[in-house]
Amino acid sequence: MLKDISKVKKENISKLMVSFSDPFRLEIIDLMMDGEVCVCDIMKLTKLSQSRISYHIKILKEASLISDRQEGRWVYYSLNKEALFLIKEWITSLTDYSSNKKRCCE
Amino acid sequence: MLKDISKVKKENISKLMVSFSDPFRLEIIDLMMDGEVCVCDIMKLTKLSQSRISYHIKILKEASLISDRQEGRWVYYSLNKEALFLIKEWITSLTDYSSNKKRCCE
DNA sequence: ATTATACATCAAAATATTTTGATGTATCAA
DNA sequence: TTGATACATCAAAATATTTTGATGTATAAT
Repeated sequence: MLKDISKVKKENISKLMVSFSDPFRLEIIDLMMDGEVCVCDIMKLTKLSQSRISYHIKILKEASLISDRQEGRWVYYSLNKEALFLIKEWITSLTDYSSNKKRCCE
Repeated sequence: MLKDISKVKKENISKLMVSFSDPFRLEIIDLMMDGEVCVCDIMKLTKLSQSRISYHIKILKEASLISDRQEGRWVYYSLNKEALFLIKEWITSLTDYSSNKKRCCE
């Protein structure tokens, strides 16, 4: 059975998972592991074009996987630990089932 | 920095995440929370067509998110806990960073 | 004021994923 | 051995996502 948190946040989970599903977004996420980065950092480190990075950043933001903080001309992005925690909880709820074997179509 | 397990299994993580990224696959995964299901179960419970289910099952299998067990004409699918554990470990490694604020482009 | 920088947004094109319906294969029951 | 069931696979069509290059906006430096 789904835990409460998972039930309520099903759509969020889906969005979060989509946001994790692109290899370039995973790269960007990797860059955020040591803290904040700005788009210019990501450009230097990944060789992706600016608009391409902005696009992926947008997906990550809309899934609330990352947060942003503006400082002058720069926008710093960082991982949103709450979202990561939510995913972990959801995954945990998946592993809670009791591996009972069933007869088909019962 | 990425933990060892994550570094080695980066491609796997990506595939796992892709397999999580479709709402119908999430539905199918949900059905597996209480144990094994066969395609006919999934058909009844989701109203998806048979080939459509087979397609999604294939994606899940190729990501090694689920395992299968044949018994006569039926194939039973169930969640692969190891894969789920791997994802959890990876997510955990993401939350291990120390939120240090950086000057841009340093 | 003008120009440069950092980033967002947009529409069109490129590409990838998903769905559909038909067909194939293996198992089982009559 | 014929027919039915359970599922896989395939190619074409439908749909969704991603990339590109151009343009827009805000901030800041000159």
